[in-house]
Amino acid sequence: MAKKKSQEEVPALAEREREILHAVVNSYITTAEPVGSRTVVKRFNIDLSAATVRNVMADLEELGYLQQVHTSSGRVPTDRGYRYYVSHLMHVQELTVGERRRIEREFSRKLDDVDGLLRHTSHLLALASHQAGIAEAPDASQTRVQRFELVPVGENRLAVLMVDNYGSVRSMMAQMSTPIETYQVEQLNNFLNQNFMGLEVGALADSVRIRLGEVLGEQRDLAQRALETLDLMPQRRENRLFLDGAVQLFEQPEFQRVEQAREVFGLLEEHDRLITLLRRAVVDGEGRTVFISRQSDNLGVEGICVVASSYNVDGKPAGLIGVLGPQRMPYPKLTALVEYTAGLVGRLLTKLGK
Amino acid sequence: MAKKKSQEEVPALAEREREILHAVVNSYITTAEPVGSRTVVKRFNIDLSAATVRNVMADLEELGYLQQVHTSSGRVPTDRGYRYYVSHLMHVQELTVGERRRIEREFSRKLDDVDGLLRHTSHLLALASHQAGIAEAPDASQTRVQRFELVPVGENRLAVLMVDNYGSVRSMMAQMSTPIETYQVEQLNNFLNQNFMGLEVGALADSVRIRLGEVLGEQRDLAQRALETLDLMPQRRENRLFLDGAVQLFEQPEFQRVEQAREVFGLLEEHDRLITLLRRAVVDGEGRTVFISRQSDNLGVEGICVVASSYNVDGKPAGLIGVLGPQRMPYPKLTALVEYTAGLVGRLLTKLGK
DNA sequence: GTTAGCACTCCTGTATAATGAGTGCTAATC
DNA sequence: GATTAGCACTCATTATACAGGAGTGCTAAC
Repeated sequence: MAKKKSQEEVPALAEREREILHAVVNSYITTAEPVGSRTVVKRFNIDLSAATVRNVMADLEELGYLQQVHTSSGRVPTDRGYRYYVSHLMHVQELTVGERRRIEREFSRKLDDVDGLLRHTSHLLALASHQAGIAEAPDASQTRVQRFELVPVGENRLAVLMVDNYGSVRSMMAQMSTPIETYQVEQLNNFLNQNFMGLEVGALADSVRIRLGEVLGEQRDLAQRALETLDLMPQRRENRLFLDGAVQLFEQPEFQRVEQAREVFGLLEEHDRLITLLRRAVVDGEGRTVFISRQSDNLGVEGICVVASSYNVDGKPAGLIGVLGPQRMPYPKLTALVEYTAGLVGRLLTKLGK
Repeated sequence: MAKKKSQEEVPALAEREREILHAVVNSYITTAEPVGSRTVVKRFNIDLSAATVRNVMADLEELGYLQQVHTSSGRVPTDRGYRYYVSHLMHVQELTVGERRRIEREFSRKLDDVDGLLRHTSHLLALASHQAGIAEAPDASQTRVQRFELVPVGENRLAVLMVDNYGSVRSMMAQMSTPIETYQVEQLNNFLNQNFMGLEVGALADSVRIRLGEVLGEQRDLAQRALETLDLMPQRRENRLFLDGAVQLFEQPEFQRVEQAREVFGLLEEHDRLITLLRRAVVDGEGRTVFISRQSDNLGVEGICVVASSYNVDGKPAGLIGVLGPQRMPYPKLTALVEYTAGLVGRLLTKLGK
């Protein structure tokens, strides 16, 4: 509600306009029905006549905040209307003590491994929001190498395992052109652990390239393979993204049209695109909880929106969690939910990462 | 077409009835429209009048193979009709040489790791069938322990890694009540590898229980944890099921109803139920490619069907692959596709598993 | 500047009729 | 006796018309 200067070049809205825009968005968010002037005065006991409200709404339409689905229907927020609402009008609705307690309790038994924690996070977000819940694994730049293990498998294949500081495992197979001697494997294994333990996973590829000269002499083949392998290692996390509760989206009226549902599920299947979307959402804002709905940003899928927040590990942003649903979402509640959960996840992960 | 005795107590159908049932199912499978008598004589140039066909169709309805969606509509196969079609009428439509080549080529570069192979399998099945593609990881009974690695993480947590004979990794965290000494870890690690290498993963839990007495003396806590951990290990495979192409189901007319789509996607989200379904499908049949559509077997989701086949590793059935879609599927083609792919996957996995 | 009033728009729902695909039945035909 | 042509009938689908209602824009009065 504070009258802060907006960062976009937005024509300043009069208090009454703001109030009515607020009412329209609120109403639409709960009912999913176009809202008319009468509804506004009744449901939000505004001390004006319907006719006046009509005039204001006509102004808001001209300014691009509202939109009529057809002449003589009620109005619906536009993209821009939503953005204004989220950044200038809505009050984040703090979670109640009970809700916080419940969330914390839900997390209390999930302290073991990162994947479980994140899987659980997405599940919880989905459950609490009735939207699709998303949780991303900590970024490679916030993850360190704990240990390498090389395990020969079969004739001439080598399983390369890497445990990170959270205890998560990345693994991949390296196909060798010739069988490998045990002593060679041990030597390389030691080399890797001595040189790269504690190193940021994201920086691994470059570091390997630099230090590899040291073993290149005798064991050209092995070293070469190792290089190729470790280059790819950072992306070899089994599950980079955890997703839950997508089915719930079918309940939302905006996804009753099969076409729309199809697009959304198509997006949810492609984790790479989904990550891009999340990232874009957070880059957009000040780093904390943000949301996205600019048409151009939706990667081709219209009518969806993401409420996301980055969680911090050791004080630095390490990954994203959030929910995805229709543009018409209960932002005040969801924002609080996502932020609070992000805080919690951050603390837990910080603890897990030593 | 062979007149083999059916295993169910099916009233024997006369040749003409069989022919017409065949035509009806075929037509319905391609058009998704109820098929009338005229359509049958026209599209399948049967040398009978529409009226005669009508009579036969009425008989087939009475016998429970066909069904009218309403009086005076065309007929649609029933559950039973589909089953009869699949087991007695359809001719498996062999893949063309070109199709086989393409599939083999698709697999030629994916020889490294099991997960990649299976992921690719589900992708390929989805692509070729226009349905959802499914691939299950090799069963624990067909998988052997290759190596254990224990990696301390943080203060008092222990990452337990297990590489199997395919090079796949299972991992989990064990939370210790007190910090662990390095020598203890090494000792346990050696113990595990010396005793359990080569053991069937499925039999791990029992074996561990028996031999654990040997180290129980000094290191009660560690041993106890190990037991609990290894008990769970077989199920700790990151991805037990690979799924792809579910979005394509939206194209099928039977999933235009959001209710139906919702149910299917609900099922696809729950991998456990999905595995049950696949298993049931294969238990139903003679072990090779089978399909399922008995209403009672669908786990509550009506109108879906699975074409699945188990792949063999070292001659023994090790896992399932298949496609899931509406009952109205091009079985002759899909059966061939799934069987051929299963054969291929089996050979590749046999090679991978040493 | 605000509001009451009114004509107008357009979605929604219901009723009615026309269309057409497909059936079941009967009588004629092979 | 099996097959078929013919015909009346059923029922989903589509089009059309019409009434009702929510909501608007505009104007004139407050």
